[in-house]
Amino acid sequence: MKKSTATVSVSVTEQLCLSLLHKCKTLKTVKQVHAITCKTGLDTDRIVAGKLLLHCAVSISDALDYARRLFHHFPDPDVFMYNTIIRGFAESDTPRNSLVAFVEMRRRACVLDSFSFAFVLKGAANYGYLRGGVQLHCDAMRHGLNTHLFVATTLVSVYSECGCVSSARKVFEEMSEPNVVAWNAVLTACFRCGDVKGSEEMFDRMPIRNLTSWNVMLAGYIKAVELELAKEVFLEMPVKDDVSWSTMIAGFAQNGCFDEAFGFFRKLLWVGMRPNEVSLTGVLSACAQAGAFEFGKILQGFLEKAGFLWMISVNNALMDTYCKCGNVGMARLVFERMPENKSIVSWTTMIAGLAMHGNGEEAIQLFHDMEASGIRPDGITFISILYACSHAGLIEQGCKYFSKMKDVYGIEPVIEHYGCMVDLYGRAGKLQKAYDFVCQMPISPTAIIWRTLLGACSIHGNVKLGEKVKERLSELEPSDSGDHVLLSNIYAIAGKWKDVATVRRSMTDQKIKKTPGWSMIEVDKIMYAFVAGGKQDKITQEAYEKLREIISKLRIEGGYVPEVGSVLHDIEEEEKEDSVSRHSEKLALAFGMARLCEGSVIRIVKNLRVCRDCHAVMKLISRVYRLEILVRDRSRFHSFRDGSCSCRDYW
DNA sequence: GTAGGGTTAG
Repeated sequence: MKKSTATVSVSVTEQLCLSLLHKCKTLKTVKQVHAITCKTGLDTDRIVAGKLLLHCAVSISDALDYARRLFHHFPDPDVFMYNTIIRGFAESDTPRNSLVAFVEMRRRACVLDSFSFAFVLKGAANYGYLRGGVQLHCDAMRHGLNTHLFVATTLVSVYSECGCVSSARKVFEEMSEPNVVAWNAVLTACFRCGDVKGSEEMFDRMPIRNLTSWNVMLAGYIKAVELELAKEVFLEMPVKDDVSWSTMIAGFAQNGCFDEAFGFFRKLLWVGMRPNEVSLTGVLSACAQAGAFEFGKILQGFLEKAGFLWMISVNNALMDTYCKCGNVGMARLVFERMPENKSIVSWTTMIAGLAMHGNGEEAIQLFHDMEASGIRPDGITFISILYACSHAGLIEQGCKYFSKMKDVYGIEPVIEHYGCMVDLYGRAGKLQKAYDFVCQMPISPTAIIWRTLLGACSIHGNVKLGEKVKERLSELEPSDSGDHVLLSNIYAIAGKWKDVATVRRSMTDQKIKKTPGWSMIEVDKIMYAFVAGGKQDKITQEAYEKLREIISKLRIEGGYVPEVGSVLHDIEEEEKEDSVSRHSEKLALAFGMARLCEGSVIRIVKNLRVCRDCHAVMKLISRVYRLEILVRDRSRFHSFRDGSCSCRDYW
């Protein structure tokens, strides 16, 4: 009698612990439940210990290390516990550990089941360890588990993640009764390896399709930049869920089709669908790239009202939008008002935002705040902080962080970090130092590295080094139009018109076309795009008319003389003037001045770097017209006020 | 008591 009461009371406690555990969202609360299990002796109960382990290893973030300790503490882990720890490691940033645990499991002669193989295969894929994956495949065969539906499906995706589409398809073709999930896996496998035709064939062959199959097609076409085909599938699919909509919004935004991304978002609301994290970050990303500030503000209002601001990722995307739309102050407000659990992305976004606006000191302060708050910076954080240093001319600080990254945090620099260092020295005019740095890099410099240095040669007018660097670039990417333009600019600034002509000729001979410059401006929440010397529509006419009026006022009141150094052609002076006067950023600016009401800040986004003459014109306009102009170019922000620019003529 | 396929911000 006494014994049975005890059994009942243990099972009640067990139930209680399990239900408590289910509610735990943080490591702290899980630890409290763990303490209860220890006190009640339930810590040796397989079911409770297993669930505790599962919760730490899979459900809660940053609790994997605790899971590892729990696992090692248990004297005789069973197959469930092994599977759980393998799964936890497989999905972590140390997937190699899942293979270690698997080997240990085999050594201890624990029974392997389909779960063990499915999880450890995922670990091998995430570790990028194809050979290990193949070994595990053989091992699964020995256990007769390779044809198990779940294991085989995992094998299909593992092989495709490793780029082996033929192996993936082979595993699939050998499956006796593939279900819709297996079919979807093989569709994804074909797309992942760039085999669009293969996916289409598979899709036609499928005996049944559910919603996910259609979504796979959408995502696949978008990845292959077959946007029209994606649209066709989207129209054709019988049912659309939030993933379908988010795929379209994020996909079109990623491919620079902002208008369409906005359009899909509006339509999503129109059909009564509730946006999710992905569609929201997608539409915000479109705003960020397009520089659509007013639309961004409207979205923030919507996010507040509809209760989306508890999502960290949405806040991060909103911050990025404000930074890229030129309002770093509003980004900072979002950052300060964010929920407690800011992520590494939140900190890095804010640091990068301050950096692109030239607020180097503030970015450095924030980096220290981040360290103090216990968040460990990663490689991308260091790219942002190095970028902050180079754009604010903080050379010593930049060098300090470059060393700190390696010495304190053990992060090995990658090509982007080296690029920042070249920019740091190059922008500051330490061109020889930058060149020596490139020559001493432990990894071979890419075209981007040399291009950074060529840009610096152009800023500082160093013809000799510029020529040397261009030679390196010609070996790596001989037909890049930007490089030719940069070299031509270097010659033009030095007045070497003959050399300019040679560059121009070589461009014509090699059929290299200059990337057309475009600029965008937002007026009444509509984005208007202008192209240099573009078609003569009504909008462009209006911009030209206003521009002529502005230039003549600048000549009289501002003493404006056009700077034609950056004109590629050795043409007559008058023609050169005409050529710079057609630059897209000037047209966008003139249009903004014609349309926007007085006192508004003019925000322009340009795809290339601002030219010297446009930069000078904007400085003058900001003084003569008492206007604030904000330009985002390919490299940074320029904030023009009272005749000067925040970049201190340094870009 | 655990899985496999589709969308995400720096």
